[in-house]
Amino acid sequence: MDEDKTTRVMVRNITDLARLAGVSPGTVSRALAGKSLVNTKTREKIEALAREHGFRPNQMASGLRRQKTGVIGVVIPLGHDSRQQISDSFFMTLLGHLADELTREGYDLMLRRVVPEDDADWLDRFIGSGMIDGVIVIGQSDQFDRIEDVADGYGPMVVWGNHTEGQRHCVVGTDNRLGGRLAAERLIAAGATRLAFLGDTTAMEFAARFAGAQDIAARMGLPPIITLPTHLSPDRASEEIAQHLAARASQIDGIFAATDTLAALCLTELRACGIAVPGDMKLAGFDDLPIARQTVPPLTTVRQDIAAGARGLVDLLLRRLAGEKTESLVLPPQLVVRATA
Amino acid sequence: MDEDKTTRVMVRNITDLARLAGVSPGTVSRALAGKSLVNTKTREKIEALAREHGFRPNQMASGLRRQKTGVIGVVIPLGHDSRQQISDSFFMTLLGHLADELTREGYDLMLRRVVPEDDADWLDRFIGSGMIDGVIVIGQSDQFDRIEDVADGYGPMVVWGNHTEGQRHCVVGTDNRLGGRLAAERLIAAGATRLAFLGDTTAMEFAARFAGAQDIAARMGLPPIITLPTHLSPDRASEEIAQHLAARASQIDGIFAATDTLAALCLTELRACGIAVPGDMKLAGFDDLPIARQTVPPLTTVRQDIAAGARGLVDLLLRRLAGEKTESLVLPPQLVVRATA
DNA sequence: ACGCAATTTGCAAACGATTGCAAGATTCCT
DNA sequence: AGGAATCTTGCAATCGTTTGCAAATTGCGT
Repeated sequence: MDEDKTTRVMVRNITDLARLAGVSPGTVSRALAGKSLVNTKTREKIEALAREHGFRPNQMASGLRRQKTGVIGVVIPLGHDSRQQISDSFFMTLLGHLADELTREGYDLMLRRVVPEDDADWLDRFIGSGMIDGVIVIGQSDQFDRIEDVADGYGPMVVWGNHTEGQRHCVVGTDNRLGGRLAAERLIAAGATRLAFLGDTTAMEFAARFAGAQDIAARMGLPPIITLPTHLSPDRASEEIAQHLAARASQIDGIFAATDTLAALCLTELRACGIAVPGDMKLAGFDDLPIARQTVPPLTTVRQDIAAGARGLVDLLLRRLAGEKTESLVLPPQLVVRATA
Repeated sequence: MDEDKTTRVMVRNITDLARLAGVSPGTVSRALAGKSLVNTKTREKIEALAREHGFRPNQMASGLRRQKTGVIGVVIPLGHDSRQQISDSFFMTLLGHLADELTREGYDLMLRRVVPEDDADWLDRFIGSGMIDGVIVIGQSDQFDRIEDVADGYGPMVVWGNHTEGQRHCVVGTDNRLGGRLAAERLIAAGATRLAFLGDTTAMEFAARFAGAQDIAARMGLPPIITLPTHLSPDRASEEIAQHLAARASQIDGIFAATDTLAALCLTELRACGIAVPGDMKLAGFDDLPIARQTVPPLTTVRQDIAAGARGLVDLLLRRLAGEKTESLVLPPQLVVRATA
């Protein structure tokens, strides 16, 4: 009955709880925040009451007063190639790791997908919303310039993407160019001499991978690598790959795919065309997603360390939140030789 | 110069802007909110100033005052099998679609992964934070009871998962039991008579799929389906599958995998054992993820309509936010016959 | 020119938590 | 016991926006 009476009272805010505990709101606030200024006994009493009534301080109010929200924004700009990009395995895995890392550091994660062409100031909007303490941008897409602009006036931002000499925003990413070199070297070592790059080279990361491969082709005195542009969504890509193969398969004996996902699709199409891998055609991918182990034959690829990437992003962001000025972080790719090259 | 002078002023809040515009904060608020109560000319002037200074009202403050945040929480409870579940293709694809749908409805998405066993009141914490207007729970994991408890006192919650007769929380999900029936029927039609279920049946969805398959086996007078429990993370699963096959392969001629991901791994292991699919062993998966088309041979599976699921989740949640009491939504699965059964 | 209705605006009190400052209560030392 | 030093607490302002109410302005008809 006594419990009944107390439980019946609705505790909506710190003031209600203060009344119950017979103290002032300020004391409750301090107690719940675990500050040392409050007497152990009162603190315990307050904590007990809070638990009993399932009360938790309102984060919005707290955020407003403290001018920090405990939330990090994660934004994925979708290029022209909007669709599917977010369900792309790579980004999703990265997102998963980010969620882990941020949680571990006590932050929440607010996810936003944006289509920059429909919404020019997507980045300022997010930052200016007052809802987030900092922002992680996943993928530069074709928004390099806008990101640069914002970086000048806003500190707590870190971007996953490609590092370009002299850029002003803090970026974390794999050394794509080096990765491209590794892939090309492997294809050539496996016997290929006429290479093609499968993927859309207008995306910065992909362009760098292509450039790396081209470095090697040139150094080896091989003919320039031809490009076979595709979209990223599986349905369109399959079709486009089939067309590319129909038109070009006879002119090449090695394919460097921008992504494992593309490589896997390509493998399927090659099989459909009756082209043997690695016999008639060498193939290399990029990312080392789980699927790379499961294709038949398993895929030779270039690994990106996604977990390290996520850790880097969060670590740099926290340092920037603390006011530090941080350099970009470029991670080394690693060649993983399996059976396709 | 005149522009210089104005641009130099930092506009941090609605009051600053009001001063610039020569009106009161209230008017600025109304103007920016697009209310009809404010004169068209003043509104335009205010909007112009806001644009010029890149000012946006603080969402925290607005949320506090209006008692709604415009944010929907999406929480993924990770079972004992913590790892990897979030990068599971299925959940990630669902998450992508959710992000789309919520954005379209003008909501932001706050993502939280939780490990219920480390943190008993994960759900109340999220709800009580004051940061979200409603919550979508992705997967019941082993938290059915806790979710039921919460559902009694909190309206705006919708859960992705399995529907159980008489449950009190609003759920959206595929009819797993029916899906299980479809898969078993197909395996049997393809010639299998001694079936196994690959996956952890303590997860509710999986248990229902298993039960469905068992329905059919019983009806057909076949021996009971044996279960081959596994974890979900690819590394552990591979190993476990290999062990299962070593021990049991000779006793069975058909496998119903709880997930396409597991089916694909299983296919790889079968190949390693030299067991022909579908010759010596029929195989069916569940989900119809992109990978199902890319395995060799391509996978027979049961499709879940993920996009429809996401739409359902958001639609029901919005209705509940509006105060409606909604029923659960059970989506029909669809058999997709490819080459493994 | 006057009165009444319809528009626009301003005022000030919320929303719920935090925190500098000062007052009140304890402790401790002599 | 007296007084200084240390702990605890309460007070009240503050974060930035929204909104009910009332005041001020405008428009309109006569």
